[in-house]
Amino acid sequence: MNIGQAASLSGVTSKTIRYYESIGLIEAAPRTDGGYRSYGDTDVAFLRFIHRARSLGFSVDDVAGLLTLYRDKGRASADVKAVARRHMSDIEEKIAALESIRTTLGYLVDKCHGDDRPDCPILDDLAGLAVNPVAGPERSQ
Amino acid sequence: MNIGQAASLSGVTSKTIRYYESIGLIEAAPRTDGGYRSYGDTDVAFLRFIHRARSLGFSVDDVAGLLTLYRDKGRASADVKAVARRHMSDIEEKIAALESIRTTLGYLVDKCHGDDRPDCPILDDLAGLAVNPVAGPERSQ
DNA sequence: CCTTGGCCTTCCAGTAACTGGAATGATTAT
DNA sequence: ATAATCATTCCAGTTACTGGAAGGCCAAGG
Repeated sequence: MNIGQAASLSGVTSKTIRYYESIGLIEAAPRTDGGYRSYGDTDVAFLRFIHRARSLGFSVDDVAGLLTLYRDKGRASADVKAVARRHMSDIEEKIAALESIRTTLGYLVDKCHGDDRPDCPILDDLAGLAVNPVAGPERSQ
Repeated sequence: MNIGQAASLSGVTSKTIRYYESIGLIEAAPRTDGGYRSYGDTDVAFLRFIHRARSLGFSVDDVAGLLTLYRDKGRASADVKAVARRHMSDIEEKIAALESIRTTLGYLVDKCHGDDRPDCPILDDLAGLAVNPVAGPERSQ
C-alpha cells in the first residue's frame, strides 16, 4: 500500500511517517517503480505502536527504545517497566507543576474584578506589587 | 548597570535578556562607550514582570500582550483577566490530558510483573494486543 | 605599562517533533 | 488527453531558549 493508506490505517500522517523514516525511527520503506513508498501490514502495526506510545507522551527517543525492546523477544519486562515508570514520574512532575500554576492563577483571576476599571491584581502580582501574597507555592527568588 | 547585574536582579539570564531584545519583547538597551548594554531599575522591573509571567506558564506572546496591558494605564482589568482565564483553561486541559495518561500508564505498569520474563502488558498494549482494555479514556481512533 | 581574569559582544547552530508549502512527478478516472 | 489526486524532495518555520566560538572591554595587581 502507499503511504497515504498506511497513514490512515495507523493514525500517523504521511508527513510524519516520512519524518520518522528520516530520523531513523522506522526503516526506509521499499519503493515502487514510480518511486512511491510501499508498506505492508507489519509496517502499519509498527506505526500504530509508535502512535500509541506517542499518544501516551513517550518521547520519540523513548519510543525508539521501546521499539527495540519490542523487537527483542527475549527482553525482560522489567526493562520496559523501567522506561514506563520513568515516564510516569516525569508526567507526575509536570502535573504537579501545572497544578501549582493553576492554583496561583485561579487565585489571581478570582481577585481581579474584571470590569472597566484599570486596577488589576493580576498585573500587580506580575509586577511584584501584590498587596497580599499569592496562595500556593512561594514566589521564586 | 550591566546586563549581568540586571540578570541576577531579575532572574532572567543575560543570554535570555539579549534574546528578548532580539525578538522585540523588550526595547533595545542603550549602550555604554564600550558597547555594553546599560540597564536601570525600571528595566529590571520589566524583566521581573516577564520572569514571573513566564514562570506562570504564559507564552512569550502572552507576555507581550500582558506587557502592553501593563503599560497602558487605562486598560480594563477585564482584558487582563481574559488572557489569564484563557491561559488557565489551557493549563486545565493539559492537566486533564496528563492525568489521563498517568492513569493509563499506572494501570499498565501495575500489570507488568517487571521481572526477567519477556511478556509485558505494556508492550502488548502499545502493539494493540491488550487482552483487557486499558482503564481510563478510550483509545484514540 | 602590561597582563590576567571576568564580563561583555555578536553570530551560528542545536534542541523536539513535527508542519506548511513549493515545485514537480506518478497514477487513476473520465 | 487531461484533470484530479496522490506521491516525491527539500527548505523553512514553529517555541523559547541554550551552548559555544571568537573576540573586545574593563578593573586590579604587579
